[in-house]
Amino acid sequence: MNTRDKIMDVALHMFSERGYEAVSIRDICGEVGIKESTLYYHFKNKKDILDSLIKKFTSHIEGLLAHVDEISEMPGKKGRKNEDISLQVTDSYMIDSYLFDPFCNLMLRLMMIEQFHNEEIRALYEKTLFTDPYEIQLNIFKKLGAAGIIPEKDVEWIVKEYYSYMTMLTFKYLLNGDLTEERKKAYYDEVHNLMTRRFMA
Amino acid sequence: MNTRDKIMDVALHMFSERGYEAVSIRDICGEVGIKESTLYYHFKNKKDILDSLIKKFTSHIEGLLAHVDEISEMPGKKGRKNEDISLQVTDSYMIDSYLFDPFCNLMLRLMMIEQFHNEEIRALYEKTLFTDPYEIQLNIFKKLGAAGIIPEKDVEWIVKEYYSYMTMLTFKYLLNGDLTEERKKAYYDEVHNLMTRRFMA
Amino acid sequence: MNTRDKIMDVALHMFSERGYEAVSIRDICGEVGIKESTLYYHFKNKKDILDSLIKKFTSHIEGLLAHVDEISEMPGKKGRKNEDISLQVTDSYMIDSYLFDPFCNLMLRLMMIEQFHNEEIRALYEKTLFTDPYEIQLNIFKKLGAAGIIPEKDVEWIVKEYYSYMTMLTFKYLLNGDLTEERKKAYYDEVHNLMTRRFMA
Amino acid sequence: MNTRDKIMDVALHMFSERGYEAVSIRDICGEVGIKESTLYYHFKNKKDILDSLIKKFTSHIEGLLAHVDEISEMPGKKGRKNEDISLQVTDSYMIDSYLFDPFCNLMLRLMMIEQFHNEEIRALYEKTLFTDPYEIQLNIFKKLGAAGIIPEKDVEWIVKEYYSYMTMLTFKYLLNGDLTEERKKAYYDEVHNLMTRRFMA
DNA sequence: GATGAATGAGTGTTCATTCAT
DNA sequence: GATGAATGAACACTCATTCAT
Repeated sequence: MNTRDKIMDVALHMFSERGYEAVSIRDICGEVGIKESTLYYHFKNKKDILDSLIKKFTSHIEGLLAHVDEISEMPGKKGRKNEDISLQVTDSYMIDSYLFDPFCNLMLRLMMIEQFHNEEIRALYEKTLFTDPYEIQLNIFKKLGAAGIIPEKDVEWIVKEYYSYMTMLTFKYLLNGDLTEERKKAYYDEVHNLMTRRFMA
Repeated sequence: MNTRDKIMDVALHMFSERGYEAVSIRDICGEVGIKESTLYYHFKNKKDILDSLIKKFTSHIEGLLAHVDEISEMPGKKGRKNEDISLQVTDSYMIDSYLFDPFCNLMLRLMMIEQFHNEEIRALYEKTLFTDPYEIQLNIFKKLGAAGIIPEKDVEWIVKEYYSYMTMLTFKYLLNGDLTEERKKAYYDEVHNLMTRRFMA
Repeated sequence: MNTRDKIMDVALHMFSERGYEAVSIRDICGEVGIKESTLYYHFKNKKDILDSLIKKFTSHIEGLLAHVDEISEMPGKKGRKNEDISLQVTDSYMIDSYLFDPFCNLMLRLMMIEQFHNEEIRALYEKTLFTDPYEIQLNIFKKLGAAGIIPEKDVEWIVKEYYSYMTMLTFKYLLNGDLTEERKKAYYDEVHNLMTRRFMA
Repeated sequence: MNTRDKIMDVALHMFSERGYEAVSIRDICGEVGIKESTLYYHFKNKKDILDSLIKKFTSHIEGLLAHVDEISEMPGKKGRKNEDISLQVTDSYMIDSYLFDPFCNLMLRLMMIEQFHNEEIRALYEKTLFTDPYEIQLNIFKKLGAAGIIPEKDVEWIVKEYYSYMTMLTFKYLLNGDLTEERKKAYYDEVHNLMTRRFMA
């Protein structure tokens, strides 16, 4: 990893734990192993580090959203089970590449901290944690409804229920304390639990 | 309001917006209208302000929990409708005196920010936002189950569903940006929506 | 002298020698014998020191101008010699209380340095070194003309000659290198020289 | 213009406006359009830029002085008017090639700023603004005296008067704020004014 | 000729805190 | 109860300079 990337990595870890303002340039440089003046060769100022992180995150998210669109547009193979699609998408999108992804998870924490006094971050926070996930899940369940796998009239509430549960779990297990393997497992178990009850029953 | 209370009030507003570390003694004193040296007559140091806020909050919460216990122990009057109890409790506990209460709401925001690097606060955060609410709701629905108002076997999932929904709404509307009247109304409407579907159908 | 005045005094000496930007807060504090943080109790920032110096200077100058007005309005006593008035005024105003005054002399040097990139200072510089002195001397010589001591038609050029000479001497002896006793004497001798030739011949 | 000359040009403009210390290598390189490290290919260090400027200036001045000597040694043609010589010399030396010359004018400003804390520069400043001009003019007027064009006994005071006037005008119009066309014209008009009165009357 | 990457020392300024009054 | 004056440590950031490429 080059110096610039190392700085961003260390900064994100620190920002997401203590907040942007509470982390000093000295803290970051000490951990990276460079002098403070060197950091200013790579970044215009402290804010520039944060901005670069946000830019990287939005690019990352755009990539994920594009990928999700792609998957969900694929014609379902015959005989596919209903939970198949949703699980697949949820797995790949929500969990592996997003909530469990170290970079994304830390960015969500950072946004959780900074959203209260930074409207730009707040908008991104609302989009990535509330708006986008709901949209994605609504799309999936609408298709399941159209395919006759679930009753069309139930779609609205099934989505709400599913979405609420996933959101609650995210805050409870993935955006609370360190992202330990225990918490990841607890999260995963509860998701599995929900799936089983909903679609296996 | 006396000076000490004014300091705590101003400090809470600032801490909950920008985080404990990012707020300076100068900031607080400037807003309160006293000199920095004066603050040290009322508080031992900066940390002491935060500690006092947490102490005040835990006392407040203890009072609420005691009150909730009291209400739920009350023998339900004959002829009462099922949703009556839950709505009443939810209203008084979750909403008016807790989530909508300015002091509590700001404390939750502060805890949301500080939990990532302060284990004591994290524990309190988990307790007040996840553990306690679940316990309370579980108690209520268990009683409804025992009373035959809802099927006992459904209690577990009804609680989970209800609790998830309330938790999601809390993060989406009450712990996101400023606590405006619009957001309070949006929250209330969605709660009402859920109630209607669940218990009126 | 209190701390604030000491800071201003030291700052002026340094600013007038090396220029505002080239003098550091550390330099000033080292000389005054205080910590840098203490300086910020007395001044908002570095610029505030400069502004305070300028304010003090303009007040000082206003006082001098008022005093000069007062003197020159006084009805000349009978039998007074022509050079009497001008010498007296020149002495008291231009020399003792202004050009030779340590504070004013250092301020002129500071203004000489800063005028090239600070329009506010440039205007003050032009006023105090060129405009005001000319006005004052014009007034004096007009009175001498009106009193028939010098030919009225010569007033314009006598003023110009006198004023040019004084201005040149100021830059040559008083705003060049250290203000040593030698340079003060050289200045004084040349002024005396001019007076003698002009009015004694 | 090659890079080295560009650096010197930019540096002079900046030094003469804000002073040597207040201008950074970054400032200069930014304006020239090179990286800071590149500057060190052309100059040993920051001081070296200043030294090179001073060297260039002293060479320039030596050339001018030699030229002035040459002109004034030329036997005056019969029938020449007295003001002819002085005007010609003043024009070519003092004005076009010196005071109005962009390089020289900026150097004078730089010297005006730096003289207070740099004895080498102070000596050069005194020489070029006070000593040399006086010598030159004294030579000219001496010749006019010897030629019987002006009374020999008046030479001393005519020189003093003329020299004072020119010096005052230089500081008032040419070393005060930007060297605009307005100020150049004002300077020129006043010089013409003096000439007319002195030698045309 | 020019640059990318680095650095130690220094810049102005803010920090939480103390203490005599 | 409150303040004026002070402080050492830390803050984000800029300085002139070096050196391998």
